[in-house]
Amino acid sequence: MLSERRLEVLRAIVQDYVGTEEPVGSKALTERHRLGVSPATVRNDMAALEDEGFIAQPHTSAGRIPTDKGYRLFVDKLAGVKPLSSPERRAIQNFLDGAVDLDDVVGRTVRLLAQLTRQVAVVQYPSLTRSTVRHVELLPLATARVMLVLITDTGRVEQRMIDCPAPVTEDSLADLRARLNSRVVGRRFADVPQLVQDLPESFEQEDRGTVSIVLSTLLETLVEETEERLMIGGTANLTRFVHDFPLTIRPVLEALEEQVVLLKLLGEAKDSGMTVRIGHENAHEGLNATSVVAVGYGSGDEAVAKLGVVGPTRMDYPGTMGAVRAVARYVGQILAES
Amino acid sequence: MLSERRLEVLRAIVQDYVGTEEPVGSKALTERHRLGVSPATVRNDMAALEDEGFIAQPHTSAGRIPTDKGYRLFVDKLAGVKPLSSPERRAIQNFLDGAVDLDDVVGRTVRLLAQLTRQVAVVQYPSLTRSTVRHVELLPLATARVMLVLITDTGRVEQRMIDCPAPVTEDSLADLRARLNSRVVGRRFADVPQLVQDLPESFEQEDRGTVSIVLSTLLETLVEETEERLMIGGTANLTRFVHDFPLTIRPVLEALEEQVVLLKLLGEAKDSGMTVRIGHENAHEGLNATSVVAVGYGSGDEAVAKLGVVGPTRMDYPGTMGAVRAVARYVGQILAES
DNA sequence: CCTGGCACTCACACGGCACGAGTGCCAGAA
DNA sequence: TTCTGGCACTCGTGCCGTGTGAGTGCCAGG
Repeated sequence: MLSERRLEVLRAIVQDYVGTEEPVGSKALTERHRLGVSPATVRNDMAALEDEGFIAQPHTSAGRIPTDKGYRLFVDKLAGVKPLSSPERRAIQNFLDGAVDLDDVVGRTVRLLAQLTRQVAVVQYPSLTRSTVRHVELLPLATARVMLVLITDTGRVEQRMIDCPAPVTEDSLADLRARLNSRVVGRRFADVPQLVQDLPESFEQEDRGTVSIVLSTLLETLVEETEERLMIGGTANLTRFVHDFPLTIRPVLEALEEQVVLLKLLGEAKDSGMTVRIGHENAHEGLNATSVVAVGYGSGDEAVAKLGVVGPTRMDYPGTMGAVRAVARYVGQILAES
Repeated sequence: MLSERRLEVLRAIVQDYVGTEEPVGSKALTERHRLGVSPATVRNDMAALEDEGFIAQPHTSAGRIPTDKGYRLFVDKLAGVKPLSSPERRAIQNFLDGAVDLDDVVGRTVRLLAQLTRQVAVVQYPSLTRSTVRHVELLPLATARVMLVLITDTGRVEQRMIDCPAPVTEDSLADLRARLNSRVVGRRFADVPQLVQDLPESFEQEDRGTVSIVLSTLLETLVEETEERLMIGGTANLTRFVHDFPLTIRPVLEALEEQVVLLKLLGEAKDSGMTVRIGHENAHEGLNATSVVAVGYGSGDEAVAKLGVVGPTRMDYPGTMGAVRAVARYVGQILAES
């Protein structure tokens, strides 16, 4: 087990390295922190920390830098979550309050998070797996062409074109619309298939073709919409580290463009509480030099989606975690209000 | 006026520089191109081209690189548009044919363009300024709450919540919907305000409040939707030039995140035909080291939006222009079909 | 268990140097 | 008039040797 002082040394190393971006040596440590011991003692502690794998030297005769394992210990045991200042909190609230619709909320959130953390922000759209149907609309566009519009309780709207096998009358469409809505409005997506299963049978023979194609399109849309979307921002912040890892930046940009990768990344985060994945803890290779701080958010107590930031492993964890948590909270409030 | 051969020399310089990414000297030129003259002669030509400002030396005793002015001449007079190979054309068609809705079309287009040109792709959503109303739907959500859904002929759907001053019945709403649609369906956005101006008067006193708030929301939506949206992709391709201008990459990323900047950028492009803006021809400072190749696209002969790529001034103009033109054409076809 | 001292390592910055690609100019040939 | 070969010159780049300093590990003594 590591002694109290050694943990203190590790904390000091992490803090200094995050600040200066340079390997930190024993002398500098004793000067910048009141450790109460001499550089020689610190050296011994550092040697021990290195044996345990918490810190490493880039090369002999250089200072130490924390390893992924070191950051892990720092995050778990040594660092708290740094709360935002109240001007910052006010700024968040003001900025988010101006949003007019869901797209705008997500867009503003992503910009806000990128600006606060000076890193790349990722915000998942509120998930539809747990959401419910608010309304289904059927619009006749031509004699045998119908548009299906699905409106969810999270304010999202999706539309699909449908080519019907036979001409449909305005009346029969209104009939279908009414019956369909009476069954599915207020229900969860997952329950819809069951609820509409026997619907075609109650229609005249001639309309059944249309009814079933409408239903299958609806179910398809529900499934597709369960697949999540997300928005990212602040990629320009990556250039802050271009001198560090000019070559590492490419796989990160590539990973960020792959929605699938990002969704998996957020999906790996715990459903409740904040998740920090450091360096190689990330499954995706391109992100082995980055850390991901993610947290769920939602209008109620249930998380409907996740948001977070992606940055270099050498990041200000307490500050980043504070910003992520605060933003998640405010977004939840905004969603609850609308 | 520049002689034929000097133009040929400029063309050779541009081609070699684009290929090798290194300043090109007189000797290398005569070796790689059949100019039929000696290096000394080429040197004289180069001196003349430099006097005219078409090429420059990064420093004494180095080869020449084209200036913005040189690229401009190259694009205007020396370079054609390189048509794509037929496998490439097939690949484009196959890839775009799989799209399910407008978002998907734009998303696929952006990925396609980024991949073909290996640069950053920008695609504007089909504009609504010239588009027409396909349908307006009004859905009662609660006694005094209505959702307005606007469907355009480009397949776009927008929705707005409306809180009515008084409870509305299903019947009066259906009435409003019918009368509204009979006036605006098939009409251009710009004409809508006039067409609905006198609509409130024809309703009962008690419904007028609702009617006018619905109308004003509709008009508001039309205006908002006239403001364009866009999608970008392929930012990872920027890292291909990181050794060239590691510092220049940041303002580019920043500019790319500013939708406003990009929209202005595309807006500056001519409405018909392809536009190439080279280096300092771009108004935005951050893009002074990049060129923009943009072209309008649309379902008919009229351009409804623009798309293009952003890359370093040293780019393969004929190839890029070919790809941009081809993609625009196919997207136009896809839009016309749906 | 802590501390001061000491020898050792090694990245990095600096200066000198040779190399070579590339240029401009000029006199003579076509 | 235009092209060509020759020649001197420039200057960025890579290489090498050297000195410096930050940082380390180890050890003997408090």
